[in-house]
Amino acid sequence: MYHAGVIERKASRRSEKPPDVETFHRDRIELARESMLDPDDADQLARRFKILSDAGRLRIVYALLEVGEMCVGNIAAAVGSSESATSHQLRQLRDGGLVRSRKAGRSVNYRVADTHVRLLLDVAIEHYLHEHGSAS
Amino acid sequence: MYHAGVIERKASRRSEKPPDVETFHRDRIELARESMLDPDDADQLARRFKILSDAGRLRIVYALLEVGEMCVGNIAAAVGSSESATSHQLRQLRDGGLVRSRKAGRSVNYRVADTHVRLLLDVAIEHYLHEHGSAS
DNA sequence: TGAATATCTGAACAGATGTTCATATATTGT
DNA sequence: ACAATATATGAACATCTGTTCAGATATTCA
Repeated sequence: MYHAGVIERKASRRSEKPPDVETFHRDRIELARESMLDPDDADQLARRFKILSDAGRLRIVYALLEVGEMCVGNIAAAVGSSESATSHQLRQLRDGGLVRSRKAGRSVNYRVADTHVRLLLDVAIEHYLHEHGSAS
Repeated sequence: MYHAGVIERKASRRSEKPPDVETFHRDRIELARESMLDPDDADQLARRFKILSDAGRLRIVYALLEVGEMCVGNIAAAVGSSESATSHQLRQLRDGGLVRSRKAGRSVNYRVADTHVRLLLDVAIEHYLHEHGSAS
């Protein structure tokens, strides 16, 4: 299961003790485990990212970032999708806390929830751009 | 299709011209469309977020951020998953440019690709924390 | 109240996703 | 070359996702 990694640390000279290599690997695994994101937090965080993992929803968020506030019909027209599909996606965005809604007459206006959303997208785009030019 | 939004701008008094309201909405939609993320870029960006939208992969990335570099077996042990599943997930992370690999003997060591990844996760966590306490 | 408008909702369907299992490939030591 | 180790791969499977479609709810206007 455990095997040699980057550091080629040799086992101790005394043959009675278990080899240091294994201890070393156990230690790294322990270190990783201690600071590990616990499953619940990992799920919560993953859920946030999942909401942004759809091109249609990203386009909705971008449209809202630009215009500020729009009703469902306009958002649908702007991104070029059906009003029903747009409504479904807006619900996910709202449940995920990425956008907020406000009723105005018979329409419902949506806006981006806070500045963290724009920041998150900016960082993601920057990472994406920097990836284009460096090789593994 | 287009309907009244936040601003309750009334139509012009002259009945021969089309109402301003519709023009207004057409303008917002145009504005949103012009700055719109084009479908290809939206797909690329969505793909990045999709890679981070799984709790298991997030835990892998966190383990690597802490330890720096680990081989597949150790990563699997740290996150508590099978080596096969971990290998599958590492491939996605690598294809997405989030981690890089380096062969060392018969094992393969993985590390986080660049500092943008940590930044992205930090921003996401901050957003997640700030969401806990504000209502819609 | 009735018609028109705007949005929401749920079921159903096709397509994508993550895991498991068996097996393949590659590397090291004997 | 052979056995052991470390990782990668592909098929199969169950589960999740996003869209469409039909219909429900809510609001405005006449």
